[in-house]
Amino acid sequence: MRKRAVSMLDVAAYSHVSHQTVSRVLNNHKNVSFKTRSKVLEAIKELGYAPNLAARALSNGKTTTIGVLSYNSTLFGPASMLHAVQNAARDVGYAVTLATTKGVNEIAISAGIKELVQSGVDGIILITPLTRGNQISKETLSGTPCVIVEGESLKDIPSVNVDQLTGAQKAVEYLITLGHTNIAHISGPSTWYEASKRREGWKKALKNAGLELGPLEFGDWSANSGYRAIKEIVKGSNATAVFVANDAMALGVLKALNELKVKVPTEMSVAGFDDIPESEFLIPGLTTIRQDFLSVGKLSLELLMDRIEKRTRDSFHIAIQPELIVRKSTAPLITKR
Amino acid sequence: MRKRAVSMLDVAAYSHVSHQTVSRVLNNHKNVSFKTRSKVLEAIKELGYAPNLAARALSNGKTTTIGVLSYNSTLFGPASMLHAVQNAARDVGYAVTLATTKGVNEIAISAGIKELVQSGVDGIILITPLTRGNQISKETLSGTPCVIVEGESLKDIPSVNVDQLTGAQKAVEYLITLGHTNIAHISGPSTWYEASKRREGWKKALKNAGLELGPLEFGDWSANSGYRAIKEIVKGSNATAVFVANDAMALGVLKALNELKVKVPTEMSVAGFDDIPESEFLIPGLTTIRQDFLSVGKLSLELLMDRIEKRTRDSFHIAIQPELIVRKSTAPLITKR
DNA sequence: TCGATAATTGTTATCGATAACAATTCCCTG
DNA sequence: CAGGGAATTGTTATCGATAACAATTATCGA
Repeated sequence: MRKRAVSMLDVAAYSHVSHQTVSRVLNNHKNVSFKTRSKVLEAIKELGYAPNLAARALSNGKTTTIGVLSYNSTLFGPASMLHAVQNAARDVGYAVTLATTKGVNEIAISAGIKELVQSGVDGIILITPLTRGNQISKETLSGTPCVIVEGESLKDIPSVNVDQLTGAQKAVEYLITLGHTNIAHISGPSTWYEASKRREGWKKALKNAGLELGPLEFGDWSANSGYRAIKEIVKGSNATAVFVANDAMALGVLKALNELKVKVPTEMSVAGFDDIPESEFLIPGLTTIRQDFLSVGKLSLELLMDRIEKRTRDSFHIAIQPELIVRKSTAPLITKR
Repeated sequence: MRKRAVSMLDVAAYSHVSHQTVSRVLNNHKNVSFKTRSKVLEAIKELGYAPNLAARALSNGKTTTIGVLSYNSTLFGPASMLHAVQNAARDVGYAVTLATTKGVNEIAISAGIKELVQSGVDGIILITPLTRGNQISKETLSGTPCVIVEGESLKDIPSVNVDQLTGAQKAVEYLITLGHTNIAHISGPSTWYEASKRREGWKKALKNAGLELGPLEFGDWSANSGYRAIKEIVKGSNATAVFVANDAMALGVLKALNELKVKVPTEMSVAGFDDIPESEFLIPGLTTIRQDFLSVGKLSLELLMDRIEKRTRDSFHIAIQPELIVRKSTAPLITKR
C-alpha cells in the first residue's frame, strides 16, 4: 500500500525520461517526440497519476480556479448564473470557488473580494448588485481580473448585463398598449442596481407615452413585500395595472389581489420580471420579462477568460436584451363609463 | 512598485526573526513569546502580508477547501444547502469549491467526485440523490473524507438526511385525519432517493390506516410534470386528495385543477413537500412539509469537519425531522350523499 | 550558583510542480 | 562528411509555505 500519491518523478522513472519531459507532455509542449509522448502517457495511465494542483499553482502562479462572489445564491437569478458559470468554467478546465456576501454594501463586497483574492483565484465574477456608491478599489482586487455581472458598469471593469431598463420599458409599454393609463410600480430595494434600472424603465415608458407616474412602492424582492405593497396601492389609488420588479413579489401581489377580490387580469393587470420557473404556473400565468441568466453566466465567463489570458476584446460591456413573455395576468383595460 | 507579493521571508526580515517564527505566529503555536508575536503581527499588518495558500497546501497537504458536489444547484433545496454549507465553511476558515453533475447516475457522480478529489479538496459534501445502486467506491474517493446529504446511508460514510419517510407519512396521515380515503400520490423520478422514501411514507400511512393505495403517478420534480400527472389522476380516478412529492409539482397541480375547475381544497386537497418560499403565496396557500435545509447544510459541514480533523462522533447518520405546515390547500372531506 | 528542564528561536530539508538554461541528438545542406 | 540549426531531452533553481530537528535562552529548585 503506497502512502504518498504518485508524483511526476514516479512517472518519469517509470517511463525512463526526466520529470521535465513529463511536465512537457502534460502541458502539450510541441517539442516532444511522438514516441516519448506516448510512452509517458502510458505511464501516466498505468500509475494513475494526477498532477498536484497546489504544486503547480505555487510554481507558475496560476490556480486554474475562478471565484464567484454572490449575494444570496438561493435566489433564482444568482443561482442560475452561478450554475451557468460553473458549467462553462468546467468546460475550460477551471474550478469554481464560491463566496457569498452578507450584505450589498461596499464593506461586505470588499470583504468577499478579499477572501477570494487571498484564496488565490485567477479571476473573479461578481454577481453582486453594485450601485454607483460601491466602487471596487483596485487595492482590494490587487491585479486579479474581474467581471461584473448585473451591476453598474465601471470603466475599467468588463461587465455583462441584462438591459434592465429596456426590459422594464417593454413591460410597461405593453401595459400601455393595452390601454392602461394609471400604471403602478413595485420596485426592489433602492440600493440595488437592477431595482433602479427597472424603475427608470417604468418612468421612461410612461413619460414617452405622455402619462403621469402611477403610485410607487418599494419591496425587498420577497413575495411578502409584494403582498404588502399591492395592498397599499389598491387602498391609495385606482391603478389598473402594476409592473412588479420581480416575479417573487408578483406572486405576493397575485395572492393579495385574490384576497381583496380584485380580479386579475380583468380588474388589475400584473406584469413581473425574471420569468422564474414558477411564473408559467401561477394563477393566472404571469406576464413577465424573461432574463436569459444562462447566457449571462456563460458570457461573463468568456469575458473573464479573455482577461485572464490577456486577450483583448472590443466589446467590453455586454448588454443582453430580455424578452417579453405574455401570459394571462395582463388584459386590455375595460373602460368603465 | 514591487513585483512579487510579500512573502513570509519579507515579514521575517522586517521583524528580525526567522521565517519559521512567522509561521508559528500565523499558526498560533503556543511557544512564541508575547513580544515577538506582537512584533511579527505588526510587521504582517505593516506589509499587508497574506499567506500563499498554494505553498501552504503543497507543504502540509491540506488545502482548507471543501468540495460540494450538487446535482442541480438551481433547485431550491440544493441551493439552500449549498448556501448553508458555504456560510458554515467560511466560519471555520474553509473555502468551498463547487462541482455539479449532469446526471444522477453513478458515472456522472463518480466523475464529479474525481474532479473534486483531483482539485485537492480536504473533504467532500455530496448533495446528490444517491440511490442504492450508486455505490461510491473507495477508489474514487481515495481517502478524501465525505459526507452524504439527502442520499441513501452507506455504512462507512456519514450522512445527514431529512427523515423523508416520516415527513411524507405525516402529510398523508394529516389527509387521513381530514377524512380522505382515496389519496393519490405524485412521486418524483424513480431513481431518486427522496422520491422513493416519500413514496414509501405515503404507502405506510395508508397501510397503517387500513386504506387502499390511491392512484400513483411519476413526475420529474417540475411544475409541468405535476400539471400533467394530476390530469391523469383526475381523469382516471375519484381521489379526493393528493400528496405531491414536491412543491414545484404541487404548483402545476394547482394550475391544472384550476383549469379543470376542480376546487381546491373543497373538491380536492393538495399537500406538497419542501415548503419553498413561494408555497405560502400560492392560491390557495399550500399545505406542505417543511425541510430545514439550512440545518442540514450546517450539520453536514460539522460532520465533515469531524472527519477531516479525525474527531470521532457517536452519531454517524443524522436524521432531521421535517415539520407539517398546514395552510389552505387541504380541507376535510365533504361526504357526498 | 549550578544544572536540569522548559520555553523560545533558528536551520535545513521538503512538498511537486514549472522556468530557465544547458546539453544532446537529429537532420539537412553544401 | 563536416557543420549549423532545429528539435528534443536533461539539469538545476525556484515558488512559499510547514516539518523535523537543532540550538539557544529562561526559569526554577536544590
